[in-house]
Amino acid sequence: MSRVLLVEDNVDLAYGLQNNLEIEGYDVRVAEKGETGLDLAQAWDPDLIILDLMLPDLDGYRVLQHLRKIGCHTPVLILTARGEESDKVLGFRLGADDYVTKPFGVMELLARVEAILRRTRGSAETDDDVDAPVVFGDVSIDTRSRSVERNGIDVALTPKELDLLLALIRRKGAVANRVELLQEVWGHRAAVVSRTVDTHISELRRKLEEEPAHPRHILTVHKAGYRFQP
Amino acid sequence: MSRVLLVEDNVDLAYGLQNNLEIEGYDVRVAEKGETGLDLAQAWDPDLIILDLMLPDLDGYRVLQHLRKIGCHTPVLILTARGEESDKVLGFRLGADDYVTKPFGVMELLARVEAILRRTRGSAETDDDVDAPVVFGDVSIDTRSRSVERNGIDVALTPKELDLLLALIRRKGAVANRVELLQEVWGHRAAVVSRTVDTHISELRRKLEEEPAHPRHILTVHKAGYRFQP
DNA sequence: CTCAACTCTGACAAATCCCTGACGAATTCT
DNA sequence: AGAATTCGTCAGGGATTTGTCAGAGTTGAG
Repeated sequence: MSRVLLVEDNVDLAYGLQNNLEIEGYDVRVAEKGETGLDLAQAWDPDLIILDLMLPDLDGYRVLQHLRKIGCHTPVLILTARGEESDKVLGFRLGADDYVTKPFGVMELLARVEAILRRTRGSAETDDDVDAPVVFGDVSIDTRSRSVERNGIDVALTPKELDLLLALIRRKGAVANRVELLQEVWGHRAAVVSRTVDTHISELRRKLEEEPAHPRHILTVHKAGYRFQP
Repeated sequence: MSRVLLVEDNVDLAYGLQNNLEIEGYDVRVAEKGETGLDLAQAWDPDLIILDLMLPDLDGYRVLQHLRKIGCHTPVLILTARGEESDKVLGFRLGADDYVTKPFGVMELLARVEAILRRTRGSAETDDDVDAPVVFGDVSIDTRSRSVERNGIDVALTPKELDLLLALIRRKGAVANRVELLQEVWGHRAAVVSRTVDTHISELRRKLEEEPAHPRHILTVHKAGYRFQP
């Protein structure tokens, strides 16, 4: 089980991410300050560090810089509100492995975390289940390349559509209500007001279901949400 | 056993919820004021806080805000009469984990409580019994997917029908009178006037009983209510 | 800059569900 | 048995929820 150190001062965000990472089977610890992050990075020896740039004490860059200076080469995924190119360049130059700007969807972050860890571990581990192509009906999904085929023919899903589909699949038949989906895919912390989720569901059905009006896999559960059926 | 702190000044409502939560196997304590709620949140360290927004002393938001400020990250489910969008957004922004507007059915609340706790604990706990499909006669119910089968064939229950059925099943043989059921499933706090409950019972029998006119599982107890028999 | 792809939103239509009130059947009471 | 209460069932208007669409706003590539 991979260890993930999350250095993030916004406790709500940290809490949510920790949950989601743990659901994915990671061992997670949270540091709310740069200092404790540095300590844990050395003491706990995580496989990946998710690092917020905005920290109360140390700037995230400082943390990263210091880590590298003391010879710690744990992969780092930077998390930030800024999205400017210069920031990214600086981050990568300091040895960050990936760079995610807020607001982001949890699914995206999870995918990136997985990608980094896979890259890092090389082929040391059995990734059978993680990367096994998801198959249902006449559809197969390659999560590695984020490509989807139907009857062997490529189907072009937009990023949000794929994320939504994967979020549904991740639940394996359980009902996912709209708020949960918004949180997971969109990273929102808001109640549902618009037809955003529905619209994307509709699009998924149009692209993947034989009879979009009578879906066999992407099902509506009235008053509750949506449900995926393999 | 999970601990649930209920911060609610309406004693009738609080009492009813406490009962229902305890039936579900939670350890429940009630605070009737925001102050005592705050105290208990720290002293008792519950796994979940159900927080009414309307409190005699402190506004519920204040309570939540204060909790977060002092570093308490216990998940919070907000309970309120208001249903405006801005309220919801504010609640989520302050770090609420879910938001239920009155009037609500107890069943819904219980489901949400369970969802939050499962999410929180990650997969650390054995959820075997919680999600075990309920089976009686030739009917089986999968609460996760909210789907019902009879002799292996899908039966389409409407949301209210399923909720009502689950409410009956939850009582395991005890009689449930119409007022209780109305409260639990519908969230009404009114005496019975119409045939609402009866209609849904009738429909359940039609869909699930072999001989709807001579039910074996969904039984009438004359002058008292209904009773479920496995 | 222009264009195309992607997202989101709000409006409307469609589907689904729910409640009500009426009436007859069943049960209980006297 | 007859009266009074309670229960079962039905149908359709009305309420709620979901599906779909067109268009505006954004983003990123060329």
